Amino acid sequence: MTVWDRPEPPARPVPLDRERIVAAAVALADEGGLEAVSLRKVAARLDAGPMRLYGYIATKEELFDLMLDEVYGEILPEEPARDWREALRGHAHRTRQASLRHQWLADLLGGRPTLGPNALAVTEAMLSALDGVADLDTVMRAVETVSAYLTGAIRREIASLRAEQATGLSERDWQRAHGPHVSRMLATGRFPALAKLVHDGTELDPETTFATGLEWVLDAVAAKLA
Amino acid sequence: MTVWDRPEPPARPVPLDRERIVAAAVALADEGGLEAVSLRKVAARLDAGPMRLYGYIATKEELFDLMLDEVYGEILPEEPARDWREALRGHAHRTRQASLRHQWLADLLGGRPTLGPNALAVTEAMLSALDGVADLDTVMRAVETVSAYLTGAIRREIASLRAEQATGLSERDWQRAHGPHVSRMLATGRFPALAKLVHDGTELDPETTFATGLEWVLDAVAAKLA
DNA sequence: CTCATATCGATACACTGTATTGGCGGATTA
DNA sequence: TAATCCGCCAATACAGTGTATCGATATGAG
Repeated sequence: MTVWDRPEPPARPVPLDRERIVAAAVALADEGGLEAVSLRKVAARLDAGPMRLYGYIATKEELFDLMLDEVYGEILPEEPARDWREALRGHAHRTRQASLRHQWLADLLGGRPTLGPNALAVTEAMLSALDGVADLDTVMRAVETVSAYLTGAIRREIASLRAEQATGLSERDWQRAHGPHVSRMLATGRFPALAKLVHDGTELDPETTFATGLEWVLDAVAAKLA
Repeated sequence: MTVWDRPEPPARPVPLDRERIVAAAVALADEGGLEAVSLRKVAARLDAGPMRLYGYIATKEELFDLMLDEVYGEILPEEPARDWREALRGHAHRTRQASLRHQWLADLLGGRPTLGPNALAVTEAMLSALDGVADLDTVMRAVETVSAYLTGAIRREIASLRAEQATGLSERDWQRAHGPHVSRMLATGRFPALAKLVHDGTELDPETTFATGLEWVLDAVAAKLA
């Protein structure tokens, strides 16, 4: 046995904490999606055994909660908004941007009540921007309605973005698998309105689609706040 | 060896087809959520080995797609709507009802582009109700905006419903685990608007919350279609 | 009746989240 | 200082997952 194949010493790893664990998990998810996050892989990134993590985390779901709240930190407004509308609009666009950076966010958004400190701070920012504009119930409805639109729109956008990426990697697989299926369906004549839309509809840019829908919803909110 | 412990003959199972497989999977998911759906358990319900399913299904994800489209069958309108507004409203409420019956639907809705026959038919119904009301782009935006609200609102409602159910089973676990955490957060004074809402806000009935937000969005759509 | 073929399902594999337990280090006490 | 004990950490273990592989079996042809 020479020095070369002598095993390295256990490499006494840096002491762990939640932040480092969450950061590793986020990095993993950014690279390979949520399903690439396994406790074993997270631990491996930190030169630790899998069970080590259970000193800081009770369950994998809790790790997901922490990841989500971590990203809510990126969504916090840097400065207070001028008015309620800009607050809601800003929140929406920041959330969308974060979801484009961390596509796995679409899988988590709205999936469970989020009570982390950053999520609370984000909600607080919206609520305070609406404070006094209307009664409490209306304010709450406004926030919830906008959030619902947000969540849904982002989810759909990420979903089709993924479909594109997947088919980009193996385009003709998709063409052969689903393309003809859908085309055949449309050709049956059972879906005339849909066929017309696919045939004549213009491809819409996702960002303006999102923004347009958002403004519609904001208009609706404005009408109710008045 | 007596007749009693003689193993039963292989029980030659009924021949499989996609419908039976999907039905078994849906039943499983209704009982225990999406995570209770494993190919082994689905196969067991049909007196088959796990690999038997691969003759009818390429992958587990495909099974989920089929389950989703199966439920879209419950969402199809029974008769054509009188006008576009009723079409969209009806679609929304039917989707919500289906999600209450099959809570796992919340995990799938909007998660991937849905191209099954029932989903296409549902979309067709909405589009045809809007046909001629405005130009194609606007119609598409209307459908997408309402769908986005739908998806998000249902997701949130099911999420909090699950939280309630989970805490119902072990109430003081939740009280001890998260209750004080949130209370402490609010007590820090860093979230005044949030605290006021929690303190003074009235508990809103989910159904009317959903309906109210929906009407807001429909109002917005109406304003743009005009 | 024999043989070829093709289909089906049992076995196998790599991987998951987590419970259990054995061993090791450091702190505490005689 | 020496010995003991306690607490923590991680290796092993387990039950389960989705799916690839491949051998047996059943079917059809000659």
